[in-house]
Amino acid sequence: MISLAEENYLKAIYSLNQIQQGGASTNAVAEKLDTKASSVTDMLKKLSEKKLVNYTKYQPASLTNRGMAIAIDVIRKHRLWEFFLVEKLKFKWDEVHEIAEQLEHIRSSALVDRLDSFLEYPKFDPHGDPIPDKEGRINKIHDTVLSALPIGEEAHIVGVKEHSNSFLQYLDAVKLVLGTRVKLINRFEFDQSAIVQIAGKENITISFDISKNLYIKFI
Amino acid sequence: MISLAEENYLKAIYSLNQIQQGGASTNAVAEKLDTKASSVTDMLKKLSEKKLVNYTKYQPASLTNRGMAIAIDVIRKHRLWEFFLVEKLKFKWDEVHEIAEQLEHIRSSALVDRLDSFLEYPKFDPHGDPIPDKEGRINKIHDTVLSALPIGEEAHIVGVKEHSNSFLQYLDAVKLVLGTRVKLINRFEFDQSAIVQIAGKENITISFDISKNLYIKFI
DNA sequence: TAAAATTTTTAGAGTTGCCTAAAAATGATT
DNA sequence: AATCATTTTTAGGCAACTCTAAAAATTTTA
Repeated sequence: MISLAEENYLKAIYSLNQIQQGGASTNAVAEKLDTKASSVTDMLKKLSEKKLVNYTKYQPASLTNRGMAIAIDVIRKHRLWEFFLVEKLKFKWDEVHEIAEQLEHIRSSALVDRLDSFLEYPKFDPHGDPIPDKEGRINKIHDTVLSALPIGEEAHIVGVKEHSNSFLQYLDAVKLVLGTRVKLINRFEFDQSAIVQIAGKENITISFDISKNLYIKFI
Repeated sequence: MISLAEENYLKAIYSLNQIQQGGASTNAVAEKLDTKASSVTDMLKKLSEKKLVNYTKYQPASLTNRGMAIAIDVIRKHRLWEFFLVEKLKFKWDEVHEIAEQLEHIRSSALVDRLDSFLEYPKFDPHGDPIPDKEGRINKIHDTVLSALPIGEEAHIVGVKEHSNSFLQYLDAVKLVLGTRVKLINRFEFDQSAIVQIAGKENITISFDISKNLYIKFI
């Protein structure tokens, strides 16, 4: 039996190993879960005994196959619930994370299966993150960002790399939401800020920080 | 902040005070929550300090207004989720209790409001139990049971008093589901078993134990 | 109404998951 | 390579919730 706390640790270790930068060090996990390093050490020992993580003292942790399967299952539930909240209950994309953090821990495989079917097997959540299927297969995450779009080229916004509410709210305000078509008008060498045309209409200037956190797909 | 365990105690005390028989004694609560009497005593003290239950040693507990409001809120969530599971996800009425026991603890009033709206403000859950509204107003529970239906009279099944899976599965098997029209053909004095006509069609014999656990509404 | 049976409470302890403070190991710097 | 800074672990403890065993109160029964 996996506790709620354990599930959160597995999820944190998973996501820290997805992004580059050093993997799931004790401190990184502590920061991600807003807890103390000593608590993380305790839990890593426990998860290691349970054969859910690979852990040797003073080394970053990684997931075993069993741990990976559980983490992916939790992520599947999180993203399906997010999709439900936005598509069916009409929440905005910056309102769903916290609620999905709770819903992802509901234990019932029948529930997840039926939810998946009710939602007609969505492939991506409201932030563009891929939803793992029943067998844990997961589409590769998008890897091209808007900051890599050459001048004059067009693309669609397909995901966000940063999930903070303030970022999502900014995107809403400037209409840079998922599915939007963008064209790169110009980019300034000085600070890598860029002028983009949104949906064939108005031009806006966005900072490098914005454009490097938006996943795109070339048209 | 109310913990999950506290919510379960409040719900148990609420339901024990709804039915007759002695109210929420320490042992009754312990049995309901499948725990030990000593644990209940501890928790009653704690809830009493938090002014959520009225408790004096060696006496059955009851809910304060605040405790009542919380209990009703949890029940509202439970029944809304049950409705969702049956109506939208196509679960059967004997499959939803355990899942709703988990979902009822999700904390987000926005979620409950939007779920309620998505479901179009249902008044009764899949077992015929009334769903409290946002303000905690709750329809009176049905009070007439099939065992009180006079011979020759007709009624609709509107709820179940007993919620065990085996009972619900029995009802499915003999088609005594919610909304079914029944006519009382005969009742035997010996054991109070009865012959009922189901939906104007076949007659079946049901025991007293069945008929006293089915709520009806006269036609 | 006194003894017996039952219910309830108290006392002490275990588990999980977290904390602080201090010690130990690692890594960076000169 | 020795010192300094950072990271990680250890040690000891706390809060929530549970348990068992024993004591105390209440209720039942004779």
